[in-house]
Amino acid sequence: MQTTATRTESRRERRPEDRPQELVAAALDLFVEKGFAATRLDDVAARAGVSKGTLYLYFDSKEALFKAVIESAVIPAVAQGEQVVRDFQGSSADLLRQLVHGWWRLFGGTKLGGIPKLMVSEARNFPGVAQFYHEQVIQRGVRLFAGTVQRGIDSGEFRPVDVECAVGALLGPLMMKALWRHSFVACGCGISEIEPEHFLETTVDLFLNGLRASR
Amino acid sequence: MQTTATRTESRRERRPEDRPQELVAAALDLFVEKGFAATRLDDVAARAGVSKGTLYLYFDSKEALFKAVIESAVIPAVAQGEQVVRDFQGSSADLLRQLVHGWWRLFGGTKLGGIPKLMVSEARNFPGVAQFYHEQVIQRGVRLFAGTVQRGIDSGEFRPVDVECAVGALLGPLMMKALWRHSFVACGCGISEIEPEHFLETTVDLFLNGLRASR
Amino acid sequence: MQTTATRTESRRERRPEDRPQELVAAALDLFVEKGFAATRLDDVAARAGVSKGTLYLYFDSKEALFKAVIESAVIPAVAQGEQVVRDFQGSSADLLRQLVHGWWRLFGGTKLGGIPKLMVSEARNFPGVAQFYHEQVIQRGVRLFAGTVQRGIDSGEFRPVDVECAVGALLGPLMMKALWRHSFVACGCGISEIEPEHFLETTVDLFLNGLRASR
Amino acid sequence: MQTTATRTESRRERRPEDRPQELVAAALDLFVEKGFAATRLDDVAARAGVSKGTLYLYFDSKEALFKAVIESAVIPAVAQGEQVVRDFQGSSADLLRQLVHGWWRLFGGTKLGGIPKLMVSEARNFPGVAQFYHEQVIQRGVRLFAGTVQRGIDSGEFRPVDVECAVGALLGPLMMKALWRHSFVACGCGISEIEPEHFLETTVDLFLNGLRASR
DNA sequence: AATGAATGAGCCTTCATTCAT
DNA sequence: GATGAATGAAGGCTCATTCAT
Repeated sequence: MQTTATRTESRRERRPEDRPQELVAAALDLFVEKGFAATRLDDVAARAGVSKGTLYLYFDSKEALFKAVIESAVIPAVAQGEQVVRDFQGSSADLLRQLVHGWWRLFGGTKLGGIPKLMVSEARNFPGVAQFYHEQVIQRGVRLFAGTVQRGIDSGEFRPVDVECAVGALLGPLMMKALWRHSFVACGCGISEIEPEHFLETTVDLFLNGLRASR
Repeated sequence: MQTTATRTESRRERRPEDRPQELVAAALDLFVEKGFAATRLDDVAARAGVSKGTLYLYFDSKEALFKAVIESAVIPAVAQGEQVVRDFQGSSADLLRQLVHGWWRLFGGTKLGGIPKLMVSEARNFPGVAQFYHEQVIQRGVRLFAGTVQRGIDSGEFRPVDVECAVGALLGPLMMKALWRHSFVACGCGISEIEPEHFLETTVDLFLNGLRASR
Repeated sequence: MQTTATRTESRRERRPEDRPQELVAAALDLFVEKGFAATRLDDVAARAGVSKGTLYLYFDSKEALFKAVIESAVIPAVAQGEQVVRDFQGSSADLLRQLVHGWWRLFGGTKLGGIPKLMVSEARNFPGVAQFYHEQVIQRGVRLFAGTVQRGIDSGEFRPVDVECAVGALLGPLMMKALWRHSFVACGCGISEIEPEHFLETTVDLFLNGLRASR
Repeated sequence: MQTTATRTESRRERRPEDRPQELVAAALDLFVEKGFAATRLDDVAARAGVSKGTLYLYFDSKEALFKAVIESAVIPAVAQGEQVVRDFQGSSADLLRQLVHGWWRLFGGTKLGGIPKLMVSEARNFPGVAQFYHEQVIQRGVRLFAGTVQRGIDSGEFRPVDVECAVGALLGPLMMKALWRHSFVACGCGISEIEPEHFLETTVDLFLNGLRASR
């Protein structure tokens, strides 16, 4: 309906072949907004512009839909990050900057940015999905940043620190920024939200400054 | 704490008038574990050792119980932090360290540490409670840290930075640590969790190093 | 509390010996207002100024209270009517008038006037009580009027009619008047209710005129 | 009536789109029998041959079902009465007779005759519905009879009386007859019920005799 | 006698899931 | 493939009833 505007004048009413994606997109919105349990499949179907029964043509159950939401949204993003790292030539500091801003541009700042909130909220209810997400997204993401930090240490660009902790210290603010947008900001609190790019920039600066080989 | 051991040591007799607190404690556990919508009041009652109807002697509705959980758990913690700041004499860096570790000891590391996860998950479903939490906890907490950073800048101990961003960069990792414990860690992922005190120590170090007046 | 004002200066706080009557009075009010099923015993107890538990000192169950309400309120009224008939000396028309107005003064126009509505509403749920009421109130009441009509026919004062039907034709309006007051009038409809005494007077007139030996 | 025998004679196939009417009919039966509060929606659904959830496809709540019961059953009846009056040519007495017997045939003597009992019982619990019923049924019904009586007075057929009171005196017995059938008669009391047509005939006779311009 | 906290069965209502069309 | 009516299990909440004090 309000989707991709490829309607031309032909009466191809709606391409049925990307029904699943439309459903997943609708489900993502609602799961992020209300949580898994409080989201009704009627609403998901309505938002995707289909009937409730249609949903079951593509997904076996509400839980299967949940898995699809998490899995579909997330795999390309990490891969892209890994590509960036592979291709990058330059200082580790610049790579970190690029990763942070890229993350925001491609993930945190888009509607996919709701996924971390969703996973944090539902991890304990869906350990299997959490396992998947942890392995395919979190660990791979952490490895990206950890590798970069380690590279900087090895090259003498950064002073030696506990890499895992350092990555936590950098990713924490990023994640919270995404979580915040989909919780307090979205509900009308935190009106005076800090502008994201500015916040990320300052955070990375602070982080890099903290890492700089002292003296 | 101060009421449990009374009435001889036998605990067969019905514990009397702190029912509300027991119910709130049980509800906190389950809300954090499953989320608001997925928590059954039967389970809350069972965990508190009472029947379902008893719950309604003390709380008008599931939502009222939710509010009580948030409100009751949180007010003393912030006040205590403010007390620490008022009484503190020493460097801003030391005060920040003390705030961070105090936060973990009194809040993040206890079962109260589940509240941030709960609030992030449910903020959009309970804007009123989110409002309350934002004003009474987040803003006051941020003010605590912001005041301390500002103090350090004014005294020349820290270099000038955007204070709000800096506070976000410090609190982000703390919050994520708490969130993580009650999501991925609690569901069996992230087994190799970083030891909290070590993580906090490293994070603060990094942060303070980043703030240090350069040169 | 707001009851009979015999408190003198002695600290006889409330005479407990007429607790049952207070409870029955409170129950009558609420049963008439809301019906049996929709009346809560908490409300009955509260209106009587006692706790809910106290109610069970006097009545075994909600149903027992219902029976007590019906039985207690009704026995004296019929007896009084029978007394009037026994003592009366005069025309049958005058006796009918007197019965009608007496009924209104002692029953229909008082709070007892709610009982017919209550019995009509609940007869099918409480066949035993309905049986009792039918025998002890309705049949005896009908007999009172029927005897009087018959007496008038026998004496030539009235023309011969089907006595049972005639009694129905006279009592119908009376009962409806009572029912109405406790249904539509009580809920704000039927604001322009006809003044009762006037209505009864006109009804009896019409009835007696209808009975008058034609010619 | 006109829809049951369709779809061949097999009734195994699910009857389709007059579900609402079937539900309303079932609800009328049970509301009249037990009262609103004591009627379980499970029973309503079972009597209509559907599951509990189905009920909520057609009615938002138990209260909405109640409103539908009252409103649906009642509108045609009054209209029909008004039609009779408009078309009638003859004496006012005959018109009254016709109205009374028509009322019984089309309303009081059918299952719709339970509605007055239901409304009397529940008026105070549903003031909005009572308002509606009062305006759309009672007032219009009263107007029908009042107009007829007035017509008789104007033409000299009846003696002058307070018209409103007279109407009350005539409708009272009719209403009570209907109420009675659905309360005491239905519960096994009042076994020796007077035959309705005979009772109505006698009542109208008495009434008309009472109205007759004396001498 | 009186209380009121506690209980648990029961009812209204919701919603994931199914299935005939 | 698509629909939407139908289902029934489950959960929030109420309230008659009990019982320790």
